[in-house]
Amino acid sequence: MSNENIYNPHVSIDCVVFGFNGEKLKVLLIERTIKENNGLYNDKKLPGSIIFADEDLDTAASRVLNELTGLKNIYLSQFHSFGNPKRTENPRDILWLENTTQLKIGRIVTVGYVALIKIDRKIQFKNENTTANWFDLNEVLKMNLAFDHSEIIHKGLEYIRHNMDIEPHLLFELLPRKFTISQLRILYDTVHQSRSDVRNFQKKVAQWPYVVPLDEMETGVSHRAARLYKYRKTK
Amino acid sequence: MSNENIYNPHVSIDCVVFGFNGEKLKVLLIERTIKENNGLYNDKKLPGSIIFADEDLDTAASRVLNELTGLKNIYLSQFHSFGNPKRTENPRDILWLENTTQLKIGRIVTVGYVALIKIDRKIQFKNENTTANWFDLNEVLKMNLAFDHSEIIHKGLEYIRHNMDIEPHLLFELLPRKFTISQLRILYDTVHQSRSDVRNFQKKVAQWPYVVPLDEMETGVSHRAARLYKYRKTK
DNA sequence: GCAAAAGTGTTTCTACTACACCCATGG
DNA sequence: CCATGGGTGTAGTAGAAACACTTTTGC
Repeated sequence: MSNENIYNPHVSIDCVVFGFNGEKLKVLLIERTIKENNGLYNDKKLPGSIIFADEDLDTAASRVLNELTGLKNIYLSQFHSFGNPKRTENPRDILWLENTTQLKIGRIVTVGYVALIKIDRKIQFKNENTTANWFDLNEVLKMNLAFDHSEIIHKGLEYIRHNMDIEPHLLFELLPRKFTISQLRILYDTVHQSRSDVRNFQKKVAQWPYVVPLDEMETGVSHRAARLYKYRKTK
Repeated sequence: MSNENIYNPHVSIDCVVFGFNGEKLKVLLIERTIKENNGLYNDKKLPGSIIFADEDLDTAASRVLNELTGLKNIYLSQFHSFGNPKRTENPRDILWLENTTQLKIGRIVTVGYVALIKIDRKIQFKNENTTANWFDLNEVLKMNLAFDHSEIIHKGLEYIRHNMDIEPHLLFELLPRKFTISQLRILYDTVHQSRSDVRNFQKKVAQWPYVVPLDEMETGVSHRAARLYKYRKTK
């Protein structure tokens, strides 16, 4: 028996959604407005949700992303859980939770997921009263976010850096379907906090069998056009 | 206000405790006996506990290990959370939980931790009605354990393999305080599923500044005695 | 003296680094 | 014709892999 509409108010998931605009890493955040005695308070939070009573964690994370963006088949990976009892202790956060869920909320343990999205996929907000936007990762790391979401983003970033190091395939989740080597290199260097040599990087990529050249060039640039490449899965 | 004796029956932690006997990886499991209509049923489970209402996840994991072994300062690392609603669906598991906790249990999300213990540390079982034993990892992987504990061990193993790959310091959590290069190599190869060349391994270790030779040799072996080494932390 | 594991060097191969110039295109 | 980024090769270095024999000890 499935109780799809009954929430479990003890466990939530939060998604750190990364994008790449060709230059910098971006994070998707939700605008939050709280009515307080003396007016409105605005800040930002990660996309997330408490889980349904009968819902798996991975499913909850997919659901949140689908509700937010309309997209399916997004790369998603669980990376860490956060259970400090103080994480839901800020009165502003408690108020917001109880208003949003209409439930009496105690302590919540949250499970962190990282998602990777091609930023050029057109995102359709299904939910009218949610505003989400991409922010520069570097800006976000300085912001004061809801709950412990700053900490979650830090850990998520660490996780994804580490993982892309050993699994280069993940880079292509962030690049457009057709990309130039230079875009790939800038992303690679952003993630690895490195500055690769252009020639050495070309050589490296040349031996990645899953990066295949197309018979197509970049257009609309005021300099020599770069060749486009695509990613092809190899098992 | 701290409610140290109130359980939160929605979230638990489970510890995959690894040891190394000089030859094989071992896992610490708890014997479990369940009274059923037609007699007693015996199986094994991971050390774990539901968390206290006001307790951090890491703290709960330390508590469980301390209650079980009497040891403090054990290497502990969170690796994955398991929330499939079906994981607490087996009537045998539900019965055991409700008998053990005296609480009405619904669904439980569990947070998996890996712990590394020097197997020669003498373990003091504080709790009289708990029996814990070391089992060969390979045997354990074939056993039918309580809940989803087999899956948890698989993931924990994967995690620790991966982590020791990039952080060789962790190897020394499993070795005795004084060890031979050959013990180190066997552990290394067990973890990495490799077969290192003896000479190349000696060279590799020689450039690890944190492995320092002692003026002491192995005793009681019926062949040439090997030099003993110790691990020294480097920041 | 034999069984069993300890300990020791050299060569090869591979992967990564450093480094500078000509090319194509748009304006 | 100039500004902008695209694209290419070679030489050096450092780390990993392959490979066999002598040493020490207990029995």
